[in-house]
Amino acid sequence: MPVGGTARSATINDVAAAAGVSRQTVTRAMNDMRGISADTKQRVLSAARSLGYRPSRFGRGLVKAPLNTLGLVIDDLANPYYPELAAAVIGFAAERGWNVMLADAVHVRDRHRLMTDLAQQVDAIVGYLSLDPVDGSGAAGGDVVELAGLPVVRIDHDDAAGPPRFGAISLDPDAAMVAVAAHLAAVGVRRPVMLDASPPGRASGRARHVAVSLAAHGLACAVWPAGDATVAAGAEGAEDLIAHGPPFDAVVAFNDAVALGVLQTCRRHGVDVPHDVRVVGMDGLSIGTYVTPQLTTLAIDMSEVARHAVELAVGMRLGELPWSGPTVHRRVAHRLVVRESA
Amino acid sequence: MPVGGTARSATINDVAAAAGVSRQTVTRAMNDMRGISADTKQRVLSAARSLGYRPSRFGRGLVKAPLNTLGLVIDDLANPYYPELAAAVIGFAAERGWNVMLADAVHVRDRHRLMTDLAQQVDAIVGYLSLDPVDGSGAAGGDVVELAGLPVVRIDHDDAAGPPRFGAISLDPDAAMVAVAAHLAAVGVRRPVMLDASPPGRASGRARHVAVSLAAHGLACAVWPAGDATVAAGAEGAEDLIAHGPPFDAVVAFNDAVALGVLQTCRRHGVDVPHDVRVVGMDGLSIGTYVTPQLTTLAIDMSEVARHAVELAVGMRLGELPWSGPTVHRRVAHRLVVRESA
DNA sequence: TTGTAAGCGTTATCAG
DNA sequence: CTGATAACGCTTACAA
Repeated sequence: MPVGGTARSATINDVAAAAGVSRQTVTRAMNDMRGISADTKQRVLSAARSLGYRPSRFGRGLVKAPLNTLGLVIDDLANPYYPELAAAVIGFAAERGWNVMLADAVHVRDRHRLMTDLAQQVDAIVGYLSLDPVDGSGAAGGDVVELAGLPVVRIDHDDAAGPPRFGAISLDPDAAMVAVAAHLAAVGVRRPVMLDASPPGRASGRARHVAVSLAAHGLACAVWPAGDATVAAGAEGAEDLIAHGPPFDAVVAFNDAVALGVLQTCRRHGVDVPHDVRVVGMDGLSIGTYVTPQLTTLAIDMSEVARHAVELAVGMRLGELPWSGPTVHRRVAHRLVVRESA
Repeated sequence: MPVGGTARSATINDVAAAAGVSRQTVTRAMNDMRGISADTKQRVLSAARSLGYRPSRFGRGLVKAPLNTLGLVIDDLANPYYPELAAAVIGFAAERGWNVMLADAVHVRDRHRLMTDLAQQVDAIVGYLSLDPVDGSGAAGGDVVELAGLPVVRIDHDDAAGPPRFGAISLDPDAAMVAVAAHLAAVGVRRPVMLDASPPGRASGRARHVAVSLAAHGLACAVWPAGDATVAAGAEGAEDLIAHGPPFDAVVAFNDAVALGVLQTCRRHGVDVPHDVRVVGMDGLSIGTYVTPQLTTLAIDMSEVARHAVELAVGMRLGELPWSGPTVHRRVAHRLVVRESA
């Protein structure tokens, strides 16, 4: 067990020299290959050990079929949405013999650099991408090549932004929105509020969808801003809503995390859910079944999302799928899951 | 955007040939280096693009200072404990410019292979290790070298198993156990039960600790088995406990996930927590603050754990720290966090 | 059983 | 501005 600060780590040559054999013999010993005497093998192995030698993955990768690595970009592992996604992605990737390198963009100052770094280490990138892959016209600036040549699959692509120029999974809440609006109307909700995770004044697409669906039932839906899509923001947003907002008898939250925050605040204020206020989340996270009352939500099938994402990324990498176009654009629909909170 | 199944992906040589220049010129174009005319650069870049060329990370890694990668081994991302750990590890790793490759062992049949694969892709391994790193005496079988030469830091090392032969973080619940026993005794608990995550008949170390601490207050603590350390197992275990177990007025759960399951079951049976039954978890996960009642727990400072783990792994890799011994054995203590459930 | 030679894809160095 | 040459660490032929 080497201790000192060895400037350069030992190479196969060092081991060969130390053991008085050729590099080839070292390879044979290290990889349990045949064609080497037990004696030499021991000598080599012990030389390797005392030198702290480890085969370089780069040297090896250059020669052998490389193990594929998938880069998964997410926004914040502390948001329960992403672990569920990551777990599913890792599972499907493992099925195909791919490893997963996880990049959490939450506290990253230089997101551009994060992507560039990741792009150099992986064979395909999947996840919540804010950066666009470089376009075909590399002409203009001396802009980094970054994602060029890398299969990219964007999860939660916004169809309103036009067709994706890469692989994409679109999440489609429309049908579920219609269903939840009908549900809320049916149970007698009169003054619904959308607690949106967005800067004040700029309603998210989700918020607009909710408002439209509710309008179809003659319900006007106020949109109230919460800082971001976290439990804490949801709790604060609900506090603010109670203090300064319009009266309401239902809250449709931007996502389950925000809804959890709403539940916390309601409890703190003695507001009974669902009797006084109905609460609906979005995502369908398992955490929603752990709380009281259990969270009614617009659920997305995370396993389905992950399956598509891995399938596309791997297919693109293997040259079996094009790198853009309708073939690599999948859609996963939300569905209303009525539990206790609404 | 290449579509067809290119058998072999383009190399720098292909691009050089296609553009009618030398490899060096290709390098200059790809890396935005100076010493190349704008004209040539464009020609090279467009050749690269049309060939779908991407520099090999292996060829590059062989030559440049490699980006370091940390392997993080966890048991199940669906268990809320691990995302919190992973988030913290990724954060600290990022601070030092390390990437993190995440290996979830949950549904892996061949765990040995998982480790071997991972070991070949990373520069250090951290996490929940069930496999022992190969010992110094590589003598015996033709056993794989696997972890040999790799810095390894085991999280949650069981001190009872003797001093670790690698880096280790020991989690030390002793003081918190004493505190929780005192707390339960003080609030009048008479018949506590430990809901253990272990096969029937084999109590975990945690269970024994709990029993001993409680005994100091004259309280006999039954140990009841739950399948594993998940919410579902906790819920089922509690069902079973209610149906077939001894009467009880407090449940100390193996961890927060199990405790969440207990809370679910209590609610389902109309058992009031904490009035009828006190519930205590272990881990201090943030999810414990989202539920009703908020979970009293023996919390571990995950950030502290992650900080130590990354610090040790990086230090060992850099040769600044030994690969075993007391220097690389850290201890993090639990502390009792009294919230609402007990 | 062992060693020699060649090549994997990239970049640094040094000439031109 | 451009290109030849060497080197990085490893493995797969093939030869001894």
